[in-house]
Amino acid sequence: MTIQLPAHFSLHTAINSHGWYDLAPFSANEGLTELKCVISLTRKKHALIRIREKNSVLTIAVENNVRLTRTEQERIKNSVRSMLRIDEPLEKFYSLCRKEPHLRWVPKIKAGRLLRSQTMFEDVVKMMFTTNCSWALTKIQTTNLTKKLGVKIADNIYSFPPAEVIAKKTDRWLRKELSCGYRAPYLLELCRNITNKKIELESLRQSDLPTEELYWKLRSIKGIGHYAAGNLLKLIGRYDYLGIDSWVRTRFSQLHRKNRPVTDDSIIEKHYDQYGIWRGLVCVMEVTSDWHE
DNA sequence: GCGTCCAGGTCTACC
DNA sequence: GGTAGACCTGGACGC
Repeated sequence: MTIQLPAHFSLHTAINSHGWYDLAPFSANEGLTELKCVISLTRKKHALIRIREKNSVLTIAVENNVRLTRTEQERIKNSVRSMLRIDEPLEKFYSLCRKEPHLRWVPKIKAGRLLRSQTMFEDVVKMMFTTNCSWALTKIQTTNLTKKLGVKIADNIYSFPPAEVIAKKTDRWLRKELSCGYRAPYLLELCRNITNKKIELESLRQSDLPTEELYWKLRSIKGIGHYAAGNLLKLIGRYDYLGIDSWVRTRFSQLHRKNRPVTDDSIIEKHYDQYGIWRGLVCVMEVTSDWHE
């Protein structure tokens, strides 16, 4: 399958946008020029795909033994468009960046498209797994979740399990098998609420609700606090919140305070206020700028 | 190899 | 509304 790319898109920059490419079922090659992932079509049917870019065309190769109908091929292409944020309108953001000397590199390398998972549910679970722990532990929890509850697709590659599968497990099992500790009851509550249709996450990506309402919807999920909700909003395409964590504080102090530590997040928030609805994305660009050098 | 300490966000109880 | 303490794990460190 192929996707004709718009001029403003770079696969490498999208993969390198944040750490998601490193979390199962995503994986990338060393140079971050190719992305592998599992697209779930039904509970039993999954496609392991490898995405490459050449001459403004995205090529999607299916690497497992699965027969796809034309409709399923279209679904895969639509999922890829959504995950890589190919259709995200960033023209106004790029205009803003061109006016700021220290941000001119952003449109030049076509940055600003933050990689997201096939589903909002997967993004919420992974974001929950980033809270209050090291990146190493985030990886362990995600790997364990796919390996122990997903479907095996190839050697060491598993699908991301749906909420209904996780909902059948116990708090104790999740703690032990996923190493997710006190996050287990939060994960379980989320999955059971989705299964019982008390929560519906997937429509949030297309929602017209004001950002603040979306923020509070995300905050109503146990385990999703101010940091996690702010970063999930970025994966919906809303950049009004910063999603400040210890790493953002460290990078901000390096970039703007000559390494003097930031003790009050309102200092960071005040700094990015000048960028209006794009402040969250400007913040991501600044703190990840050294990744793109 | 073992024990101790620390870092990392969120929730809850309390003021 | 603000704040202290608990939650759990992996990694660093000292012995």
